[in-house]
Amino acid sequence: MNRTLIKDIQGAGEYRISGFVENLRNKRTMAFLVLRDGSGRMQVTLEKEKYPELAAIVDQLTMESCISCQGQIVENEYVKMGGREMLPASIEIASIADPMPLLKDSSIDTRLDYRWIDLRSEQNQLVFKAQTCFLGAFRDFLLVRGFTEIHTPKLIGAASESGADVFELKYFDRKAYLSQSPQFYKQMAMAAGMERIFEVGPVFRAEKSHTRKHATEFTGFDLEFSWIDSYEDVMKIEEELLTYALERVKAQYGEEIKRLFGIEVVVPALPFPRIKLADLYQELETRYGYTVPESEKTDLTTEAEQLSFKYAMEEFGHEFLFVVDYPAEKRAFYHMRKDGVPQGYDLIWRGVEITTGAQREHRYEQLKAQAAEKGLGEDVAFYTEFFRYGCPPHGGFGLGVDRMTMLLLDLGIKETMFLFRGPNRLTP
RNA sequence: GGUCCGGUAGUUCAGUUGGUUAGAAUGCCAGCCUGUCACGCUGGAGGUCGAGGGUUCGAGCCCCUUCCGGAUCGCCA
Repeated sequence: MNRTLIKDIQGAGEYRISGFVENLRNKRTMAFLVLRDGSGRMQVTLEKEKYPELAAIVDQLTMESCISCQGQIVENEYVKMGGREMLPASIEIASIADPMPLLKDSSIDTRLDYRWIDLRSEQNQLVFKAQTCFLGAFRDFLLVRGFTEIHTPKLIGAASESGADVFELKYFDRKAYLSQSPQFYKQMAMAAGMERIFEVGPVFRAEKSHTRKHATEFTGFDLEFSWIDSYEDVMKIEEELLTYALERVKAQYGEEIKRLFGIEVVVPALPFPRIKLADLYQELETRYGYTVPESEKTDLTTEAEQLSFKYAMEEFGHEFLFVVDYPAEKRAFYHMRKDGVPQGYDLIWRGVEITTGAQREHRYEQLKAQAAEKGLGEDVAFYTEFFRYGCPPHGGFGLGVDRMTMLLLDLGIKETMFLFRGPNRLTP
């Protein structure tokens, strides 16, 4: 008999279900076990004296063992969990589990040591279902608009942007690096006439950051498209993309997210509010008395990010905020500048930066000059070559997928990632 | 990398002023238990107190070094 997912069981009848033993109440004459599969839970009830051969099997079971049970599903008001139970005719053991090394409230570090067990919880399963839905919506949105998905190399011969914070590794008899961003290659796709591309892939950062939002390896969502008039076009597609995806996530998992995480999924209104960096600091000062030295107003401090959420909610009733007009010295050399102002933005969601985007400098001479200004002549020579043989105006953004999911569910990055990688964590 | 806090049974934690044999809960093992549902009851096993050094008659507790973690800042997505 074929296995049925617990959520697909319709009324009474004979079924076969398979999963983990979530709970075991093995008494003298009765045994109750709770079987959990990816879709739900079912109590399996056994009268031991009536079925001694099944009782012998149940006596071997331990918590979290894997079994299949076949038998009648019956309605029974005694059962608090769902009002129904299975009366098994057969029980097969697939795998006996050792005692669990974890408690539900074990520390995150211990849970990461045994991540494959930790991930069994309903909450953790939902993290990845919600993220899949999010990214699936991204894909659907972009495919309809003529975007092509690409996969750029993660093994690279030269440090991609600054030379700092990349992982170096042995590549036969020379050095290679792990890519810290697909930036240069997605721009190469523009020079290749691909016009509209996106990528979902790993990103590596050799930064010893110990915060709830940093990892040394994470998943980046990157997008780049040609023939734009301004970075406004980039912001526009991003806000539409996020709104579309959040609509889908809310429709599909809004209820479950509220039940398991206590978080309301909010579909944002269009367009997202925008503010210049200098104006934002002004607002934070007049509204909340928050002030930093002039020299630090070239970028958002963590506290300013958090306050910017408060500001966006109070002023616009919005969780997102585009911050524009950063000073050139704080932005990458490849951002296009107009009157010296970088044509780019950061997107802050719930007080955390999730995106940097910009119109890129596509003019060869101008790009070379801006690279030289940052002292990046030879390092980026292979990249500036992309712009010598014709390249349309273009722009795009990069978004941290894990960070996005983290903000959606109000978690730390360690709980959001399938397997976290940080300065002190390389296993399992 | 900076600052603050922490590391004690498998796990989550308590441990007084430095003083005899380091406790609880949960998990585990054994026994009991006729419908449990966080089942219940009785008993038992389980500890190099993160590691190394120091002070002291005596250190889980005080000091130094180091590793690991948490919070936070910087850097970023």
